[in-house]
Amino acid sequence: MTTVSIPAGWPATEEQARAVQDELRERVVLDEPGPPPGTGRVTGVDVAYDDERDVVVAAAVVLDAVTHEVVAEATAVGRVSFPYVPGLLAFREIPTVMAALDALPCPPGLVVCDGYGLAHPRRFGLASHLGVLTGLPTIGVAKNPFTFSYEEPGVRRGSASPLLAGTDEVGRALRTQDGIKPVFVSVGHRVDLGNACAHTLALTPKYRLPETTRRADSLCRRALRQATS
DNA sequence: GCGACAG
DNA sequence: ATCTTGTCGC
Repeated sequence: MTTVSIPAGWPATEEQARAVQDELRERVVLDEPGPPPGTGRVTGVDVAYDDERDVVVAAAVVLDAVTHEVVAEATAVGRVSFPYVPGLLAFREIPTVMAALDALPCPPGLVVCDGYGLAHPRRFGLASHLGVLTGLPTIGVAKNPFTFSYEEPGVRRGSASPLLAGTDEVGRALRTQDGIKPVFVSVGHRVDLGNACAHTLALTPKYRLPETTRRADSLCRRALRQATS
């Protein structure tokens, strides 16, 4: 497992972090469809924390988009680089997540993040930020609607409804299993919303959350226990 | 001013 | 995110 330190010039205050978001937001690419769903490779990234020891562990797991078999995986350990502030999550997770992605032996393909992309107070969530810094196509799949509103989608898997910031559709509430709480999909970088939802459905044949997220989540928890004990 | 608020 | 075992249900 590789170790990372907090990057030089990393924001130290909320004001600095918001300024970085406002600047990097200009570089997000929203007019590409992205890789075709159900083909190539998809990578899940996630992090686990030990706030007592100020440690964060990130995992990146590459899956075959068709079989969902694990093609490669990597982990990285770092220091917590920012407190948790709603809207500034990326500053807490990105350095370690990027180190895990760098440690992969193969290209990640589409990256699926735990959280938001466009669905963000300044339209620049974790998935957008990671996409801009890596150049990779990214999407965000979150478990909660954050501050946004939506109407309950149909009860069947595949049903969706707009995730709204006022009248702007910033993402979609997507039902990935019959009768189960939807997930909240938004675009990150170089993928359109229709494809982001199609990828999410392709990754949820059995469970509410994408296989990518599930695999990355269990790996980073395992790695945290190992790094901590 | 107060409360809500991805992980 | 994290604290946390068994248990109810398909």
